[in-house]
Amino acid sequence: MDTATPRRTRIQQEKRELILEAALEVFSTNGFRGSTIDQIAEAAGMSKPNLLYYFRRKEDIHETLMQRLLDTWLAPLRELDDIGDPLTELRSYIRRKLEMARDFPRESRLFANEILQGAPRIMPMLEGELKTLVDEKAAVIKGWMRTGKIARTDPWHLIFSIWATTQHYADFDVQVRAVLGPNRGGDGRFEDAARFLEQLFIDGLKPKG
Amino acid sequence: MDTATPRRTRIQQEKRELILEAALEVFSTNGFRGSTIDQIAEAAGMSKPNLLYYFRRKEDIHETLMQRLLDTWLAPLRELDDIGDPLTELRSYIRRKLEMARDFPRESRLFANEILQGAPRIMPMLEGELKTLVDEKAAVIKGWMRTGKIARTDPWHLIFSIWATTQHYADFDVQVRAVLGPNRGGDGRFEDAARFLEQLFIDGLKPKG
DNA sequence: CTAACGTTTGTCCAATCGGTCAAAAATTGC
DNA sequence: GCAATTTTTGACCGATTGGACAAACGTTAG
Repeated sequence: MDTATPRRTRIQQEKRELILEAALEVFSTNGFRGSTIDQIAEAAGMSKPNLLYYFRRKEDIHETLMQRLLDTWLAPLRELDDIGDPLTELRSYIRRKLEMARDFPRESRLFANEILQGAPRIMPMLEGELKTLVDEKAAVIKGWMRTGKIARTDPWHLIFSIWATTQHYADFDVQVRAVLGPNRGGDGRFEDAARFLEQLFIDGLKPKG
Repeated sequence: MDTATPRRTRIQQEKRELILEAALEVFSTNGFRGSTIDQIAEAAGMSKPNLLYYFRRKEDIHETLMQRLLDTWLAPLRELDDIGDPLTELRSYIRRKLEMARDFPRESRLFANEILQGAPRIMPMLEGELKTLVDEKAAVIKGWMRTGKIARTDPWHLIFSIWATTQHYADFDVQVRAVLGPNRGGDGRFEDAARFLEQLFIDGLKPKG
């Protein structure tokens, strides 16, 4: 197998990074079909043919971006571990996911765009790698419930709701800011969200009586 | 003002409905820029010039669709009322929103697409009508908290989290189904979600000690 | 200096896009 | 039945798109 990418010169490394950064910006705000190679080239400060010298096709850029995204995107869930205290573990997971929504909103939107369109390019990964990971972590959570450490619920839907609530602050950012208005929609909105989500999930998941 | 639309013949009424239905299908799965007039025309079973006889520009279709969407989309929140029992009111709201995600997933995706792209066409409505409505309902919820009927939290973020969790089952449907697998990802997934969300929000919002 | 290699760009192309237009076809009013 | 009106369509247009290509430019090793 030659899945190892033979990247040659240092210039190529740098230029490819530059293109990927520009493409992330453009793709995440316009979607795949809504973005043009010219836009990406301009954002990267180079001509279109020059860009196509580093990535032969528009799809190649998107594919590279998506592969790279998925690794970092699932990292927080991978870290969810059986070792620590359940409520602490869940709290850290929620906080990490919310930090990602705050620090990497473009990645979140890129992912959301792909899923919205029916996930044509990453469907196998959803049914494979992602499902396996979620099933595994759902089992961990189920274990916590069995020992009475947290209240009983559906672990899968619990994970969905954590995804939904945290990513909402990246994907629906304009709506959140518009509704909160100039005062509460400022930089503090993520801390407010963190406080709220902690109360919702952690208090809500404490074992009953 | 002539905001009243002077629709003439019955044929025009029907054909416009046909086009809007087709456009909803196409727009919601491909986004605005990702959709072509030809696609919509074919889905509506007519030729492109014929479609353009009823809607002069592609944007007109999208605009009409969006206006119509916003009315029905906010209806559940408008129904949230000060009269009934707070927890019952919230439970109904969550259930209605989840039913909309189940019964009108295309509308949800159309809206999500618009917001993801930065809400270029409905920004005024977000800052105006929507913000006003949410502020109003947040005040209602705050009243419930003041009288100790439900636990104290941030009403705005509570509303966001209800939106996020319910719409997730429409917007991220492919991911939900992929992760749940063939067994649990079937028709029953909305009932499972309803049970989970009720527990999360209602139990979590019961007044403490 | 020069040959070899990596990089950049101007030019071009075929396909697709949103939209026009005039003329044909269907419908309607009388 | 006939004229007026509405509806439908084939042909077409300019703009934009993703991408190809060869020539030019830059860099480096000998």
